[in-house]
Amino acid sequence: MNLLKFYITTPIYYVNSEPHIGSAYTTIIADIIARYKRLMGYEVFFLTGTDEHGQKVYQAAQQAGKEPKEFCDELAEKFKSLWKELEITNDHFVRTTDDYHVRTVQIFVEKMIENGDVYKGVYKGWYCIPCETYWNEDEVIRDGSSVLCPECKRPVKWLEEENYFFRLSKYRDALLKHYEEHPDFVEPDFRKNEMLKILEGGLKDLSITRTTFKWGVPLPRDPSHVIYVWVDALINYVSAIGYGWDEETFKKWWPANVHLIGKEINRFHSIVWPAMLMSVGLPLPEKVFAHGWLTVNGQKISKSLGNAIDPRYFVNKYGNDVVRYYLVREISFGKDGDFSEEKLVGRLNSDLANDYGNLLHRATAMVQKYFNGSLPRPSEGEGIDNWLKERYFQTKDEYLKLMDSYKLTEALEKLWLFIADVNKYFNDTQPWVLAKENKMDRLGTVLYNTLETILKVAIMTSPVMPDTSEKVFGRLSFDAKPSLEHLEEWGVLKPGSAVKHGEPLFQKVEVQNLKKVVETVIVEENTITIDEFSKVDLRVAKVVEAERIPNSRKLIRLVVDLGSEKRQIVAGIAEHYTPEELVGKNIIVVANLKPAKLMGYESRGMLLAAKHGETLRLLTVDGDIAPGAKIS
RNA sequence: GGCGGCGUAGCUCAGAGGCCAGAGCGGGUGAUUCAUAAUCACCGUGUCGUGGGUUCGAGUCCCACCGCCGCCA
Repeated sequence: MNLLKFYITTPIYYVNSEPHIGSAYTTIIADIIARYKRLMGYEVFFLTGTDEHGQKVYQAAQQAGKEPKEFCDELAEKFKSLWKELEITNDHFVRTTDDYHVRTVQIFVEKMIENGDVYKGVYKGWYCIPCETYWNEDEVIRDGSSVLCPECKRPVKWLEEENYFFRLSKYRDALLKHYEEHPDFVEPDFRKNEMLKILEGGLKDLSITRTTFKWGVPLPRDPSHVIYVWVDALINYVSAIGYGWDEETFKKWWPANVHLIGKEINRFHSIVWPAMLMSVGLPLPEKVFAHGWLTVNGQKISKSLGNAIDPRYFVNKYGNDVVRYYLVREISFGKDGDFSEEKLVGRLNSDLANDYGNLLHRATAMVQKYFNGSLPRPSEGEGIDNWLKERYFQTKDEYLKLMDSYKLTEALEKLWLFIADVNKYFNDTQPWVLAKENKMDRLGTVLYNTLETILKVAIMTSPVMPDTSEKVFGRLSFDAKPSLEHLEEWGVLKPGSAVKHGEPLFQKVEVQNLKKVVETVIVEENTITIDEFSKVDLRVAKVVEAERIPNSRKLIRLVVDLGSEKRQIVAGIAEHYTPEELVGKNIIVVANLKPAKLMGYESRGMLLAAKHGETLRLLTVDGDIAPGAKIS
């Protein structure tokens, strides 16, 4: 195994919705770790991608009126382009619909079967037909004698389906042993403890195929079965690096050094995936790191809200580096945290603009003024210079140690304590007084030392703020590829090289100007956006036929003209309107409502009516307009 | 319901039996003027969630309770 290789992964993101700040967070953190390892001299493979199979994706595609593959192509593109905008340096982007992945999944699962870890059994559980979702006994809602779907609240059906099962239970002891021998296998430790509890409680075998839908990887020996999305998805970590199709590359990178994940998928990564690897005889990843969740301005990221908060909003406004710095610095890595624009601006103003940016600014200004923009040569140092150097080497050691153990927040904290010390050094040596007294030699030494420390800071922060570090390197005419060696030695900057004084690195933002913005970002839970509203396709429809549905007290079957087509709609208005009254009326219907069956009649749409007590009146338009006219 | 975690300064959090309980941010005062009104120094008695208990001594250990959260069922 090449000791200097580093393989890091993010989860592959499920494409039933667009990327939000949560997926961006995971990916940015992974990018920071990847960049850090490259800086340390590792050869890095950084993998991310999309998870595209499964019934939910299929449904989402249907709702969007698209073929699943076409739908996935579009969403995968959205993820790719967001990562590009965020300057994510992933080495590959895996999609579970990629051919090599599909083949690898089949090879992997076949191997599990060959090794005797899969058997045919009967899956028993509740199934919600409209939602196409399976629910466990503990998930369904019991309302008297009826059993309801927790999502749509409609009755669920008891289902017994023949499936293939993975003998997960068989690996309990081996997993426990692995946890014991590798105490850092799962981090943070409280997440590990949760996993240990599950293991100690015993494992149930896992159903790994489905027969109720087709959008997935078929099981080669029994193609009526499609492989369960989670099994399919987890295999991306080996398919992307060649398992089953490029053994050499695969051997180079596997096992992964870290799977970076969100806490909600810990069980799959820390129990199911390791067991699958054991089953096919592969070594386990070195570490699974489960980070926490973000709230945004104190609110949970729900699907609707999450989409409202596009990470691009903040990046466009403040720049990548500021957002990245904020995420690492403010949200203690591993725990839950809140993404608040106000706090981001606080960090930008105080840490970045005042402490860091201004330090560079004041130092380069003096080199410009007193040394004509040419870096002075330092001479023999004094006590305070040695103190500065000592503080630097101490900080560097702490920083490396913390970064190596994924304590990103603390690493930055230490770095900023050091920046405060550099400011103190600058203050205490009073270079402006030295200039007045014409002590140019001493002045040169102070400025050199200050800029040398800024270079170190720029190198150490380059994984987090790559663009800013590039700017600093430019100002200091440092054109080497930054590396660990540049951190280990003092005196990297070459006297005589050009020092450029320019615009401040970071522009401060007034907090007063922020209020409005924060308000626009917060979406009240009981309000909807214009986008959400526009999803509802409201149309004017002319009723062309109407009749009562036999044996129903309330229902009337209508045929309405929508301009481009005629449709059947079933409505519960028989107690308020007679069929004769209805024919010829221009009514308002929801044209893109999911079709439903009422008393055996399909209804493709819903008409709108106002109801008050016992009175019900249909909505109609003021005056005449063509059937099918869109309402907005 | 079971197991676990958390509750400490206005905010974010650190501290895990023992001198006056800490840091950063915000706020205040002073110094300074090279710099983006920036930097540096100084300034915090806060029921350490509540009530009991153990101990010479408890944010720090034990028990109960309240509130929030996580995992599992």
